[in-house]
Amino acid sequence: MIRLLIADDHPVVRAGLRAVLESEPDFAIVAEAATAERAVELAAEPGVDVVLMDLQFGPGSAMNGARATAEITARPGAPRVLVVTTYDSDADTLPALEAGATGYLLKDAPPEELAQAVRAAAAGRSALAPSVADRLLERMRSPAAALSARETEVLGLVADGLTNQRISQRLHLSQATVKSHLVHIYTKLGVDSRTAAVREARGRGLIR
Amino acid sequence: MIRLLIADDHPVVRAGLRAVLESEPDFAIVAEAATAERAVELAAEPGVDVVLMDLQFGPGSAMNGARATAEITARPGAPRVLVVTTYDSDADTLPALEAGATGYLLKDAPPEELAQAVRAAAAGRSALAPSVADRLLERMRSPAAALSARETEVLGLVADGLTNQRISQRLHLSQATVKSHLVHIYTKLGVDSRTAAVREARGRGLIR
DNA sequence: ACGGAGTTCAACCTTTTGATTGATGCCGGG
DNA sequence: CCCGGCATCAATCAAAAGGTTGAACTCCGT
Repeated sequence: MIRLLIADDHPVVRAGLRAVLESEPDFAIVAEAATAERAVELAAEPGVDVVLMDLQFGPGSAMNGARATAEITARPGAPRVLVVTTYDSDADTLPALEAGATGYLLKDAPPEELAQAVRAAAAGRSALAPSVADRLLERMRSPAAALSARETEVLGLVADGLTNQRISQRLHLSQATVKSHLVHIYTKLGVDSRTAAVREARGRGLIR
Repeated sequence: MIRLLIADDHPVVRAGLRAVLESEPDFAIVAEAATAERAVELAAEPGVDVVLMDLQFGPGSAMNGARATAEITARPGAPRVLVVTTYDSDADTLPALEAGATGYLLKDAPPEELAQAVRAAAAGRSALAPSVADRLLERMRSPAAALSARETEVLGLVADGLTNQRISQRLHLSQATVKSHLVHIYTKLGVDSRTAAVREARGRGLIR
């Protein structure tokens, strides 16, 4: 019997996961959490094998699913954490996996796939949605798609609508440096303007 | 007895709505649809009082929820359509309401609120989520926040990273006209650059 | 220790964008 | 019927952004 904790802020999604997974004879939902903080609390108690963790917990929440995942998996004897989220983007998946998630699934997956992923997680095997696995492999092959931390920071401010001058002031740089970063960003993303760079980075999930 | 049709591409969400609403004694879920096309078909048959309609049907779908809503409500004796979506934005809500939706709800609403909205819709009364209703009233008070159709079109291409020249070619305009539209957009949104305009419009839900 | 990548900056030039002013025609409400 | 908003375009100027070249520094791994 695999004991499950469902962590999601949407009541409808919690009910849906419960309904889908309760029909499996070897699953038992032992707890539900509507906030990330509550999920961390409940995961600390014994009697939980797998945590189904959402990443987005509404704008009013201080802790997100990735943080909660890190806190849960940091403890000895912790349950496995399976991230189940709506939309996939690199900006979400990589932090979640680095935080110690055993798997990553999309909510639009068919019920059988969910159940199989839970069993894999309970057995300690990793379970990744096909689209996520594809992009991880793609990432391995072409390292060109990765922006440096500084470049991501600059691009984030560009996405907020700041001019190069404002960005240079905000980061205590010269405009020349900001331009230099942008040129590198453009070549890496294969675009030639700031708005196109923002769009491309959004599409690839490099920024949110 | 209120007979319901659930239209959503996510199996988990369908199961969740079913679980939440089936517990109400006066509700009966008579059908489910995983695509917008199927929802239109099923809504045409008699025996459906209220359609719970999602707006996003995945990238592989030709018809979205707003189109489906329009087709359903266009027929005589059509059931009421209640839009139930994940995130709310003006770019989604207004087309949906214009298409004839009786109400607009968010999936993170508590179950009782969902049930009450369904009863309101069945009785012909409109049911709007508080945040949606707030913004509709806000819209009435300050008409400054509304972009014209052409302006929205231009801004959409700006958000796609196109230059003014490319936009003018795409829309068969002169660059002067594109600039003119942008100036109007900037004043309406209170910004002074294209990237800031895109960000602001995204935040207000004027574009997706 | 060497090379590569990242970060920082400079100078110069071209293109794009934004700001301003002004003009025309269309359409719908008071 | 006239006014205002919308859409269209022109011309001009200043500012911002983009492209190029070159260079110095740090850090990291081989």
